[in-house]
Amino acid sequence: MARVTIADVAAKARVSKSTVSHALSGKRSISEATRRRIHQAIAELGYRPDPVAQSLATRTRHRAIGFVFPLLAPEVSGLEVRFIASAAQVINRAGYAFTLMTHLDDNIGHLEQFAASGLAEGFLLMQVQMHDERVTYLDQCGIPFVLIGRCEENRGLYYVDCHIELGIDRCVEQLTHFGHRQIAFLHQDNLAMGFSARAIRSFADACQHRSLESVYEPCELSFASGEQAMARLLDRRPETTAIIVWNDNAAAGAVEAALARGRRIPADLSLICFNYSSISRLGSLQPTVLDIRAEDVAAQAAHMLICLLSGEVLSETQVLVEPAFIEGQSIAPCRP
Amino acid sequence: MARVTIADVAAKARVSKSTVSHALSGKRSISEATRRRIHQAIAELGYRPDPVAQSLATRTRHRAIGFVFPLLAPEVSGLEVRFIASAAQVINRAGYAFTLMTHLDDNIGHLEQFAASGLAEGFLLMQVQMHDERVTYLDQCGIPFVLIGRCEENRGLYYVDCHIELGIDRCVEQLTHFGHRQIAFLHQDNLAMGFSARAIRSFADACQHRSLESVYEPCELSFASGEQAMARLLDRRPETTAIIVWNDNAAAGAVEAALARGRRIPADLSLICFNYSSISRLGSLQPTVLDIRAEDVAAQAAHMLICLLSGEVLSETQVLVEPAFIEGQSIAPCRP
DNA sequence: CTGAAAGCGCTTACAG
DNA sequence: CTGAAAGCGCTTACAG
Repeated sequence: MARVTIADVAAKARVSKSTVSHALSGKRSISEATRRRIHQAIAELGYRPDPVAQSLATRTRHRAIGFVFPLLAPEVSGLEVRFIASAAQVINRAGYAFTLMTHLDDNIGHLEQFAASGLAEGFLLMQVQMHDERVTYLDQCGIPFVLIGRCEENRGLYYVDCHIELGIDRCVEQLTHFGHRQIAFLHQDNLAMGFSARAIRSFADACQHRSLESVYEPCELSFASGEQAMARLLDRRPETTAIIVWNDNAAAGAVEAALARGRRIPADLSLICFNYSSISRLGSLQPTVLDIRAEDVAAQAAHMLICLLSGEVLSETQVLVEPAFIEGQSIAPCRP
Repeated sequence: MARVTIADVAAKARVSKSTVSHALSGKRSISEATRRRIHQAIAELGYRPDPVAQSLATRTRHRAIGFVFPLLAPEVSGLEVRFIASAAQVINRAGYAFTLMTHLDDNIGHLEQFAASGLAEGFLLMQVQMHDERVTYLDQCGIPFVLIGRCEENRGLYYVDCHIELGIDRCVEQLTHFGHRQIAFLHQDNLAMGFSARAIRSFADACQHRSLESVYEPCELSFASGEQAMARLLDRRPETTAIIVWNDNAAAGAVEAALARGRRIPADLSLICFNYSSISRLGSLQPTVLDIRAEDVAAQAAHMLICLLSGEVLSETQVLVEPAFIEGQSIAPCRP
């Protein structure tokens, strides 16, 4: 069953194609009788105009932006939605479609296929790696894209990222201000990932700058991992008085493990959490949070790409959004 | 600056359009010299083939599925991602693009515009209302769609939904089995929404069936609302020994309010939570959860739509997925 | 009020 | 190895 075209309708209604077209668009007046015959024919044939042909003829392209989101972790959290929803809104409001590409592997094939189809005019990239294949690929295709994150080398790239260096420093500053000298970082252990790598480096810098030892404990993003990491840390470094934890799930686990070992929070142990999805407390505690401002980051990246696509001049091509330090109840002065 | 076309390239390289086309597709052999001239011209002009024209000429349509997701609540949770990520994966694997339409209002204009553009061959609808404009609209356009949810009247519709009736009954059954007779429901108060309306109705049925009084307390989906709702409930109905709470955020708040009034969980108060995003505990408690199986629901809906689009025969057009009751630590036998 | 024709930017038999 | 031409399914001046 071949596609039914405007020609079929025209033939059946015994009019010309132009008349059918105008009957549909209403761009010129049509006699009542003709209109009826046309609509009858359309109904009988089940005709629906081909949008591809329409857009070719009218030279209007329906614009779409691709959002490339590899699902690296098996479990997604509320944090991801903050990025997605924010970017999607900016993009939809600007009259673009928002096309989400999710996949479990980091295979670049999906992107190549999609980019080649031309369905998206530009891309937003999440989970940016220090050395990211996607960047190389899109660059050589000449397809516009903006990173939500940063690579190792960013010359000529467009990005919006969280200024995690500043954020981590702010956390360490706050903790040392409270007298803590034994601070540990329960971090995601993925040096290939730009965000991870920078966070880890920032913590080292922030500690060194204050002549503190930087203690690390790698940690997955789940409750159970946070629990285990905290247990390991307290075995290894019982002198620890403050921790910075990668995300809310892990933080909840860490709190649990700390309590199980008789450490009260914040009396015995201060805790700052980042990558917070803002949907839960830590038990009865309002946690002290370093908010990475996912909405701002995503919205700005989307906006930058839209400007890029419409040929507007960009005042900035590389933007760092300073994370927000949100006061809570999970840190306190260090007890002597 | 008009679009640079294949004709421009052909002229510049002093060959015909067919040769340029073949140089690009590699579908026939081309002399090295010609190829070089063509690629040079392409590079100089910055030519990129128009995918719209390509797809018209080749009669291949790039297939996309639209995911219509009104953001009714200002804050999104991890639950949403479970639907989105799951549907996106099924859709991407089937070779379709996944187009996410998010908007804050429930204006049907976005959908109309997008549907008319023909960019999506079919739609998946979230946040289904009892009487849903989108259904009426897509129906009369003849555009295939599958509901993730149900309307009031579902004749002729395709849907996959959580069998919330069974789920709520299971919760009440479990609680009465533990001897509870004073059960309250902290629920989202939105009767227009199919899921809400059915959940509320199911609770009434489940209670009536067991000659229990059904107590309701409306509640938004945030921590603060859960806290307030719980406080109101305990004022109004101090005899309550068990609650079912709409989502994890509200549950966390409810726990907080209960503890603040000296009710231990589960010793003094049993709690079952549904719409759980599976990313947090309730403080130190592993909550007892009615899991709505978002991933299964979304994946099945996506699969159904794909079958629909490819003209496959569907064994079922209306599917209810039974929620999973996950044992936890937040319910206990009722104390005399 | 209506039709014949050109054109959107490609691809692909058909010839040579 | 290469070109001229037809065609994909529409829209839209141009005529009448």
